[in-house]
Amino acid sequence: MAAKAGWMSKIAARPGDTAAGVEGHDSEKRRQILDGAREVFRAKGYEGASMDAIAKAAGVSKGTLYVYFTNKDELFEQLIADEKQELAAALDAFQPKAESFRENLRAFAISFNDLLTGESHMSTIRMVVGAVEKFPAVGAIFFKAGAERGTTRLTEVFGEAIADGRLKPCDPLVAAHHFIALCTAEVMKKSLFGCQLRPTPEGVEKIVDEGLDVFMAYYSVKP
Amino acid sequence: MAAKAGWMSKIAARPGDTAAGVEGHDSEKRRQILDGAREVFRAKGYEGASMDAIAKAAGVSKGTLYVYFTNKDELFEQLIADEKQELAAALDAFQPKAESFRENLRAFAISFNDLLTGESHMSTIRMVVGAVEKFPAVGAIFFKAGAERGTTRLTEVFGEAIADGRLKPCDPLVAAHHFIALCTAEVMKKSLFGCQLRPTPEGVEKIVDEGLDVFMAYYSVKP
Amino acid sequence: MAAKAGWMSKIAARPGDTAAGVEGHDSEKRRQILDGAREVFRAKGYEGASMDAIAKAAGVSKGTLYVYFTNKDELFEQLIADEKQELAAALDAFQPKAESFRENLRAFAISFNDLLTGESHMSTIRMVVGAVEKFPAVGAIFFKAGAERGTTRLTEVFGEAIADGRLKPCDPLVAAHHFIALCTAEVMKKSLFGCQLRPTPEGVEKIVDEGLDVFMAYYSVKP
Amino acid sequence: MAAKAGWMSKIAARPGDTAAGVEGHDSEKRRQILDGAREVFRAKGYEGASMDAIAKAAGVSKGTLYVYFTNKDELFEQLIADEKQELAAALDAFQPKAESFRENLRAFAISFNDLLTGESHMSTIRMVVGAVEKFPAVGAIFFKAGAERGTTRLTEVFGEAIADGRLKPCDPLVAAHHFIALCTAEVMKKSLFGCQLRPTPEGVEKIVDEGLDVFMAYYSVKP
DNA sequence: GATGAATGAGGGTTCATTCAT
DNA sequence: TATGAATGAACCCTCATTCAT
Repeated sequence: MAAKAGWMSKIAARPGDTAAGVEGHDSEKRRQILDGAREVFRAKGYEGASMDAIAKAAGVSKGTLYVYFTNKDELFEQLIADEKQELAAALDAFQPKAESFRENLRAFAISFNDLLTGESHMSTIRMVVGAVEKFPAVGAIFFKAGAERGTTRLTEVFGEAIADGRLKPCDPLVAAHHFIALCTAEVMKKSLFGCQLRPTPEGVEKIVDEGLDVFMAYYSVKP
Repeated sequence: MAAKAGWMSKIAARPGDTAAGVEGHDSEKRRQILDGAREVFRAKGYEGASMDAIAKAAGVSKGTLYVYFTNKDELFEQLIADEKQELAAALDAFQPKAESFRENLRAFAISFNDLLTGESHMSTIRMVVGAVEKFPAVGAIFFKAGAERGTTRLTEVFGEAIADGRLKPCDPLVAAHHFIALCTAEVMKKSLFGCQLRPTPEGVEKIVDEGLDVFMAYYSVKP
Repeated sequence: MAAKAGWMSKIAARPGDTAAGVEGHDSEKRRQILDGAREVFRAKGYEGASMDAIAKAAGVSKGTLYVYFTNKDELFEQLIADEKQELAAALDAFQPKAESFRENLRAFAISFNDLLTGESHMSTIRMVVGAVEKFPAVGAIFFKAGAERGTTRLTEVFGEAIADGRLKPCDPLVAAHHFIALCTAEVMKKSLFGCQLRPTPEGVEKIVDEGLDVFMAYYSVKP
Repeated sequence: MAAKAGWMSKIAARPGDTAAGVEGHDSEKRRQILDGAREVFRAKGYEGASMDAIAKAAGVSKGTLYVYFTNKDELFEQLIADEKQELAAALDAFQPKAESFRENLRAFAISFNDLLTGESHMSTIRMVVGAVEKFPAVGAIFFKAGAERGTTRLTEVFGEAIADGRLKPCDPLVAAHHFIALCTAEVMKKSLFGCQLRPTPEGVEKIVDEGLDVFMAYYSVKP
């Protein structure tokens, strides 16, 4: 149906977001370094990470770091840009298949939770948040790639759903915020503070279902 | 009325949580050092802060730092404990005065938003989040003092409200999560990533009102 | 005689040039560091000297260097200021005792040559000259303390000699330049380029005598 | 006349001093590198210059540097040899045309001053002097090519002048030293320490004329 | 208790040099 | 021949921590 096609078209990968780095050579070594940097920055944060440790983790000499990146700041920023790409790609990769609207939302919410609370993503988030004071731009970049991108896509979906009559008339952006808040906030918060290693699949499903109940009670079209 | 008294009794400050730390002297100098440390740790994070900078900010000599705290780690942990106390106290200080249940919730949500998104609290949060990987305990400590404490208090309030028949029968903890998510998640997220200096009072009110609409649609007792 | 007294009064140490450093503490350690720095900077030049080597030569830890001096540049500049003081003091310390005017000039010239071509002074000069491009001020500072100061003093002496009728009427500054050039230029040049370890006393005397012949032929009063 | 021919024959360029270095290929690239090296070594001194900067200034890759020169030391030494050639050539290029002996000396002195105090020559001198401690040979090499060569040529000229009866009997080498000292020492000294960008032509002429007066008073043949 | 001088390990960065291409 | 990627030692400087006063 048109509705489903619309949903999927929003979900499909966006062109123009090439995986390759912005400014040129995306060589093997460069990737190797970024991988090492990711590992160390995630574990230690920006300030805690030493170029020595990064070189070691990347399996290259310290000098080589400076062949590919001007300095620590730039390495960090490039890593963020890289992470941003991957996050956006992961978001876009989601393809809902279920029949009902609620089922699709449910699948999306579960997927979203999985993505967000993966330990790898959480430590990236912590790394970014811990660096916001020194790199204000980095916070915004990451926010746009993650939370905002997810919200934007949901907004489009909700806009169509409203047009289709599957959702009651409302501001689709507000609806998107509410949906995400209800289904992910709790898990995110705990993970952010490292209070739980990872929620169980059942735990996530329960949270999502409860959130959807509240969401639907307000936003679905009443008979 | 009984209902209002019940609400207020939950809200009132808890005795036994003295401002002074459990484990030690709380002299003038000690406070002075913690104040300096707070300032620097907030601005630079754990790793970025130097004992030198802290000594300067505190107006004491570097040696004095080590008279009151064993080392940097301990100073940081004591500061977190201190911040925790203040956060809890601030939370407890809130006293709702409005007549209707919804008005009280609204006032609480607005207050909560103000508290959370104050730049001083936000930079503390960022500092804590950035240090979670190195100080796992610190994240949990802070989470319990902040988000969880707020949730717990709301849960009690909602429990009574359910008993009173002002809220429909449900798990009051889940309701508390939903309430907080709907009313604070969006603002928190943006602030966390440094994407907005501070939401305007009107912006906060709008968000709270919209959240309350959704919350009430599901949780309030239908006629 | 008045003439001799005049000469000596010019030669006497100038007040106002306190030996102590400009900005305060001239502690034992500070001196120790400057001594180490002098040794290394002289031997290796500004760029060639490493703070590590200086610390070692001074017998202190690297960190201590930075307690007393902000950075390498400042340490270098302070050393230059220090050297300048010593050079000026050495210049001022000269006390001529001979009877005749020519004998006094001769003694001064020999003394001046000794001072200038001492290996310690020569390597300071080379160090300064080698750093002029990076520290333009340093060259001027040193020039004023050394060559110019010597010239100025001679100029005063010559001024009096002209008034006394022991020198023919002329520009005393030009005479001073000529005197210094005739008596020191050759030795200086060779030493500057490291072409001779040190001229022999006899060699110096010969050069001075020959220079004085030329000088006197033009500047002395003809009968 | 014979006298003039004699002077000029001394002045004329010496054959056998080919511009090309004795020991090796003088390809385009090699020259390119030396040019880049000259620029950087002059500006930064031996220690301050980096092979990276030299490669950039020369417009070749860093690796190429090591194809033509074994290492930094050798590159520096070759550059000195090169500079030496150019300095000697410049000295030899001078061709006096004036009639009188004094006029010729005057022209030579002015020319010599111009050559010596050109900023390009001065920074070479500073570079050499700054490197004497590390490269003792370099100082001597340069001294021989510059000051000594000039002195030697003058000595020959003065020897003939003595034979011709235009100069009084004396040691022509001493006379040459005195001449050069009187006419160039002051300007050189100031330039060496970077105390003046460049003397004005009038200033130089004044100094030369004053120096010549003194020189002639002693060395010219009295009537 | 309070200080500030002193330390040496480790921070980010640059360097001369090598080597596969 | 000419390159530029790669290296690890050494650079200047900062750090958390100690200790005599």
